[in-house]
Amino acid sequence: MVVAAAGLADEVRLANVTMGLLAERLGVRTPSLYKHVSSQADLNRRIAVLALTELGDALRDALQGRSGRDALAAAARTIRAYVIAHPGRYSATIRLNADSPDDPVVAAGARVLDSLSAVLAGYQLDPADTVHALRLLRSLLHGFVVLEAAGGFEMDTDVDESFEWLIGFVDRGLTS
Amino acid sequence: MVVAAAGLADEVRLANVTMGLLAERLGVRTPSLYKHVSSQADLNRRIAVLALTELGDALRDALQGRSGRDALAAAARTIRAYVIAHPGRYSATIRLNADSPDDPVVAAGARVLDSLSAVLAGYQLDPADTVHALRLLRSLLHGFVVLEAAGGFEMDTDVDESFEWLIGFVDRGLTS
DNA sequence: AGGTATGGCTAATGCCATTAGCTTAAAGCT
DNA sequence: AGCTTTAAGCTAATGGCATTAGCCATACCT
Repeated sequence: MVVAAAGLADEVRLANVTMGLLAERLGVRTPSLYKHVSSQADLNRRIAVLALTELGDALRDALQGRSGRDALAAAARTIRAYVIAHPGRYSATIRLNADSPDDPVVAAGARVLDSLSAVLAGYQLDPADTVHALRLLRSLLHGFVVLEAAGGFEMDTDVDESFEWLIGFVDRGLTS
Repeated sequence: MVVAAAGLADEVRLANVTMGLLAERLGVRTPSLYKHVSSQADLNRRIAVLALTELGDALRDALQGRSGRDALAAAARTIRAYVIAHPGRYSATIRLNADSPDDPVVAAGARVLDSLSAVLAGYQLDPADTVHALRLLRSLLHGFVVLEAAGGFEMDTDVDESFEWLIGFVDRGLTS
């Protein structure tokens, strides 16, 4: 069911995933959904866990046997491709407040972050800078894909080209 | 009224700005609001215009007489400070679909982008790379402030420090 | 057979955005 | 001054959506 909801979110935007619409998609009456999730917020959380898990898996696969710039490029492209393919799923991962420390989102999110850390391990960074670099990577990738998904890049310069340029920029910065 | 709505958004998060709550804040009945805005989407758009205008003004002020790294740092800090001070206003600027080309959001957004362009003008960039660099800056700053506002930086390394490190990173990359 | 989940259903509640139509007071015109 | 228009408020009503309560069947375990 979470998969159905996630698919629906990818199709119609997360904000338009209404309990009624999801129920219809599943051939079921709306209140029946509450036998599976406790609320819409809960549903969102589950979609987020699914998304972070899938993204984490994709990153692991993409980073197999790569390091340095190759790894950076692979990770960046993987994330961007995932968000383009699954915008609704990715949206669900934004604005999550994991109050409980054993929330599955925390674990799934940590796996994604671990992959980014692995990318950084391929560079000779001052250990004191690792967290900064991680935040740089996160911010940059998140910002880019979010802006792209929102249609924020209006100018007619090719967005793919910008993305590749950006990868090169970060690689050079981390190398020097 | 838009100012009241914006203030409310900063206090209770944009998602919780309901027409009823805003009406109560203004000492008025809910339907009366529709004499001033045509819908909640319209209200959001107006908050966004306010935010982008204020941010554009702040950027202009901050960039007076600065160039190069100074300008970059000033712009970055200005944006971050604005979002921290006005998270609700900033939220309103996300997910805007300006269907009409003469929408005020377009103009207000363009002013902000112009300031970022002005920052880049302080570096000797290959003209072909300017748009890429602009997108880098936007993505990075937007991503950072959004993640910070969402409480996304969990590790105990100081976030201010990361932000300054990030400014240095970009400056070095644009300089070299 | 008897008991317990599991998952579905109908009916009802309440919040929220939005619309229609009425009213009043200020503003402006003659 | 008198008339009109407009701005801004109000009540009442509608419809969408999330959520809860309480009922029923089926499958499974013993």
